[in-house]
Amino acid sequence: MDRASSSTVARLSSYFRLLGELQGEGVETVSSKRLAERGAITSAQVRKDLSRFGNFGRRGLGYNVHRLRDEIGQILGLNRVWRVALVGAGNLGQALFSYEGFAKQGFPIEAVFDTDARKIGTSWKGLEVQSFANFAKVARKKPFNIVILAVPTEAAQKVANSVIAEGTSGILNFAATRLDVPPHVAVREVDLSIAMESLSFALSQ
Amino acid sequence: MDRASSSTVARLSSYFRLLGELQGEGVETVSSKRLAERGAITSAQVRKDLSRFGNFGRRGLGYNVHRLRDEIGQILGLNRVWRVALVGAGNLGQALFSYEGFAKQGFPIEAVFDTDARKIGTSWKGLEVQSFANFAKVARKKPFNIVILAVPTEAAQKVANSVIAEGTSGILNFAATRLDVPPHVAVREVDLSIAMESLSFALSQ
DNA sequence: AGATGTGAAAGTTTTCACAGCC
DNA sequence: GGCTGTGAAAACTTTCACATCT
Repeated sequence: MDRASSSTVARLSSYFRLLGELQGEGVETVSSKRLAERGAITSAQVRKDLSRFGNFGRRGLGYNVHRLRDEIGQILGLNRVWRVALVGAGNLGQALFSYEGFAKQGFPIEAVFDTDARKIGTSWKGLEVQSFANFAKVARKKPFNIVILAVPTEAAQKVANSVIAEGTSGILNFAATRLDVPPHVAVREVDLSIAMESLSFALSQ
Repeated sequence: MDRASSSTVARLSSYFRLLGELQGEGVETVSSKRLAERGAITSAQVRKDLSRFGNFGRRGLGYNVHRLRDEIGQILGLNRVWRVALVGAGNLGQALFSYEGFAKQGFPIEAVFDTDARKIGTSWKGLEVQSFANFAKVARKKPFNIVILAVPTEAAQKVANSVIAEGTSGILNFAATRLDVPPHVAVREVDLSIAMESLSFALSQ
């Protein structure tokens, strides 16, 4: 199977969420048409996305909600636990930590690191902010698969290099800079500047 | 000119940022090659992106940093002030407010709204959190061009409808749901679930 | 009849490659 | 020689449309 495009993966995420809702409502079967409605895409798109990974549906009937959700969970790697650390305890980091979305989604933040002496040692919901100097020691025991980077732009690349050296291979980057990483490392940028400027652009048209 | 794709606009944002840095370093001229390096794209891509909006370069020489930055600023609509409101004063909203990126970038948050009585009336850096019931009244004096939506998923569509009715035509949506909006309204989703799951997917491969 | 799975077609985005200007 | 601007080619993504199965 050749590599799935990032749009395909983003849509799988949406299907996964919608399937969870349907499951909660007790719906047992769903058609590609129904799955498509919510995301403003075509049913053919849904079927193409899914058929890339297997034949999950039944002709004439549709997809079994429970089974399809499980399959997509498998595909997205949500069946295992990922160790997640947050680096950067500034405003944004604090926000991301107190925002409970990550934990709810199954990615609880297990450790928080910063270099600012005023933050180190403070306790966040029972979790102590540690010196980033400790990162290697902690990670050596059990590497962090994913690091959420909420450090200033200038520091981002250096921090990324360090965490990658300690076994991290996924980075969620909130710094407004493109990280240069080895090929085995996956980076997803959350660039609020780009989002805001693209709104500004749209409003100017 | 036909509509620029969202990837083109995202790249313009990146060029704009890089040009700002170069300007700070006193660099006067830049080639498409140099502009491309940072974003890990090709120089042809840079030239295509720019040439869609005009002939800003000089053959044999490159682009004037100052002029190009101005031009891109114009294109992105950064030459005017946009009125921005934040709706949702929960963890994420608070985080977004204290994160100073928006203000630095020229999109200062002018008002904060929530429906939670415990939050209404509290003061954030001298700005009082208002009842969302006031939104219409405040917006009628001077509409908010852009609303940052940091409300729970269930509330997102309803709030979006209200702010659109009061003249907002740009929404930065942090809720994990696709908003249904009229065609003149631009929405940008910041979906942290998708970002995280796409990392999980990449790590599973 | 109803809905999937999928080749083929259409549409979109990126890259190539080179004429044209400095 | 160096670098832009741009048509043409290549690559990629989405949609169509229909054979196939329940």
